[in-house]
Amino acid sequence: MASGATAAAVTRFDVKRANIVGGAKDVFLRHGFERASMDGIAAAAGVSKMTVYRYFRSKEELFAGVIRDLCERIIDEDLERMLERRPEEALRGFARKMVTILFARDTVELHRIVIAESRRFPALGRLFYKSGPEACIAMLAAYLERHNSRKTLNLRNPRRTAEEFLELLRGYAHLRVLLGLQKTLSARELEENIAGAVQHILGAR
Amino acid sequence: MASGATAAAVTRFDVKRANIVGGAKDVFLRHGFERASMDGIAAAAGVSKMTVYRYFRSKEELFAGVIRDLCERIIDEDLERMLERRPEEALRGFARKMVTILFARDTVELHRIVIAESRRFPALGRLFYKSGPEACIAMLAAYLERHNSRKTLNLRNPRRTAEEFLELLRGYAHLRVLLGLQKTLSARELEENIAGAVQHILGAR
DNA sequence: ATGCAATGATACTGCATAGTATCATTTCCG
DNA sequence: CGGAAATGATACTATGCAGTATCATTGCAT
Repeated sequence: MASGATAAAVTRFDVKRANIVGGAKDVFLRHGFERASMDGIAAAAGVSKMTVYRYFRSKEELFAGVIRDLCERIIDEDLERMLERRPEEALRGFARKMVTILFARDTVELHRIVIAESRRFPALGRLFYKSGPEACIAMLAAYLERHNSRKTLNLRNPRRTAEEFLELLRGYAHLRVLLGLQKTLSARELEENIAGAVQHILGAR
Repeated sequence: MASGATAAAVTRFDVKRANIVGGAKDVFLRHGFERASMDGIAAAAGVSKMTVYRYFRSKEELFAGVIRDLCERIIDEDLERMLERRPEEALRGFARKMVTILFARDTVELHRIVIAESRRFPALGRLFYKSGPEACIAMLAAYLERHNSRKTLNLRNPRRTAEEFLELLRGYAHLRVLLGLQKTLSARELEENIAGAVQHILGAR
């Protein structure tokens, strides 16, 4: 009674389910969707294969669960709090956190896999975009619109500006990482990407 | 003697090879790397499977051939010629052609597949980046540097600006297409992407 | 024509894996 | 402690595909 009692009554079901998703996450991110075997996932989760299928109807549905879980963990309130400051500082902080997220190993791998599979499973592509990129864009766009109302900023199309900002944060370095030409962002690239994106919004030159 | 005599003596070998690459291209782009079968490719090329293996040691090597072929066809002199004008016009023309290329069906599919496989086959990722994106960046960077020398432009880091320009041309729409949320770029997005990228370089507001 | 090199047809060898079925075993609740 | 529900272990079905081997056939050059 003292050990497992958090807010919403964590049942055994929830725990097992989380274990399975956790194991699946590791295996999917390491091997990709196709090459991840359900046997391997069961082993990684410390669970029998039958149990996996009792919790998830199919491999695809299991992967959808992994996507949801990863996106939830990544885009947290911490990120939102970054925007509770004055424009320049807020944008810099938000940018720095976003770049870190974008270039994290798991994030990159998730991008890679979802892009690969979204052709056969369009639902996965939509789910990922909605829970990941779209959530970030919306967060930033809301911030920009807020400042537009207060006349702190004056942007024609805040939503589009938000996209451009995030786009500049990724930069070609993100493609290079996706393609395996580099493993992560160099410190220099990181600063350049942040500076470039912030300048793009604040209009400096 | 009258039929097949072009410049560099096109041998039967070259023709057959081109056929195979052509068939492979269709099948790879339609099914992805893993799900494309060598039997299917042989059939699409109108050739026996053994012949495919006589021309290419493995599936991977065949796919590398397809990448090379596609990139060569896509990045042509036509694109280079776009840049032989005055800055604004040149950039607009270049941008329009680039966007068209970036969002073409084959290009998108190639991105998808190479991103997917570059984890297992890093050489493919490097080959693609070098023959595709890198070639475009280099072309544009050279142009910007030329104008920097002539004082027609004054950019701190032309190479980086070239990347940013191309990055803005892609925009999040490219990710949405890769993820299957939309099939192509709307006319409005197309114009916005071009305008945004050109403004980013020319510094207008 | 003739002989050699390239090609076709086809079957075969491994291998790997999604999903199911079956039955023994554990776990937890009252 | 007893019994139902969840889980484990394991074998099985069905499928698909890369790459190889073999031999018949074609096409081209001399």
